[in-house]
Amino acid sequence: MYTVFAWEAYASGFPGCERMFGLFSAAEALKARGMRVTPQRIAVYNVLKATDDHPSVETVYERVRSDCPSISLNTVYTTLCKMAEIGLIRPIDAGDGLCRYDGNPHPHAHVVCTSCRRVEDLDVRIDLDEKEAASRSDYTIDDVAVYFYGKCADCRKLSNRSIRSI
Amino acid sequence: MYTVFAWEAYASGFPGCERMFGLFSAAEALKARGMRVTPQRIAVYNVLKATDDHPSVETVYERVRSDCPSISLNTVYTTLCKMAEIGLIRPIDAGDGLCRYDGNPHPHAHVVCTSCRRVEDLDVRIDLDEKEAASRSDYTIDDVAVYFYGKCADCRKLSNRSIRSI
DNA sequence: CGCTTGTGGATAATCATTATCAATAGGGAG
DNA sequence: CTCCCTATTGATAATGATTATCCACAAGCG
Repeated sequence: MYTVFAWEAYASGFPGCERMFGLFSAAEALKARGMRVTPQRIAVYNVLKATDDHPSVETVYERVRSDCPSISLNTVYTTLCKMAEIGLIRPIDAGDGLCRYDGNPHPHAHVVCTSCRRVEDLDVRIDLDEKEAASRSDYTIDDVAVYFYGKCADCRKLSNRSIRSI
Repeated sequence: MYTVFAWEAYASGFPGCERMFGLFSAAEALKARGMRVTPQRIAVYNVLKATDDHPSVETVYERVRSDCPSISLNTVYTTLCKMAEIGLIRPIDAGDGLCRYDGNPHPHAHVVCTSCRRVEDLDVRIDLDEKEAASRSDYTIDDVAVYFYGKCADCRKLSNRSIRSI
């Protein structure tokens, strides 16, 4: 049973619990999978860990270049892809055709603004029974994603303003 | 409150209830939005309605050419995009970089095979409180999507076979 | 029937992502 | 500590899904 609720608050209230949730350090997780620990990978990982927005590959690339100016976009792509494969980070789809990532790999809901495509974590209780899902579908369930779609406060203000200005 | 459960079974057991669920005929929905009703649009819509898989744009294109041989891929793209905009159909992301669509626009869960990327409807109860989501996020919530990820029975068989054959 | 305007289709352009491949560097063996 | 093997990096090119352009056409109105 996945309970998608208050995870970030819970984790931040219990420093040191990362291991409980499978959040090993990046270096540790890479080594455990036989992958090399390189400065590029650490830098990419740090970019994701340092923010709670959900940057696209291109955005990660721009940010990581301050730490690692010679890194290539290709390396950012492959690094993010591999880290997502081993569960260190989580791929996010905001419906804008870009590949985004979340530094928090634990299942949790997201809310996507359908105007500006910003993505935020959503602290809402949702009970998802993966056993029921598996029994009804003949799939083995490994993961779940929940997306809410709507308008953020900023975009609501903008649309109100444009209506008024007519 | 969205309750994502047994919707297809419910709807199929009550023929004629489409209007209850906002499922007007394609022609009706297009007209209501001031969009023209063309043979191409009807043909594209019928392709989606005739299947319970979740075809990509390219797949819709291949199938619709039996009804409408001269249709262009561009028209399929724009038609699907506009129909999704007005809520006639639902865009689906299977994580393979393709744009897929579901002829059933009502919120319901999906399960995605991470090997072959097939997508199936999932008949599982999930209670999602969009009011709670809105109150916690300062977003107005219009829609929700739930994806389970795992392996389908066919891909499990294939991976077992390949392990045995080593 | 004729007019207006949204739409379709052919083509080209865009752009995110992936492939290629030689040079480089991680990290275990000795 | 050094060497060596091999995964990784980065420059470049290629791929391929999606989007833009633009003219001809036809839907829908009177």
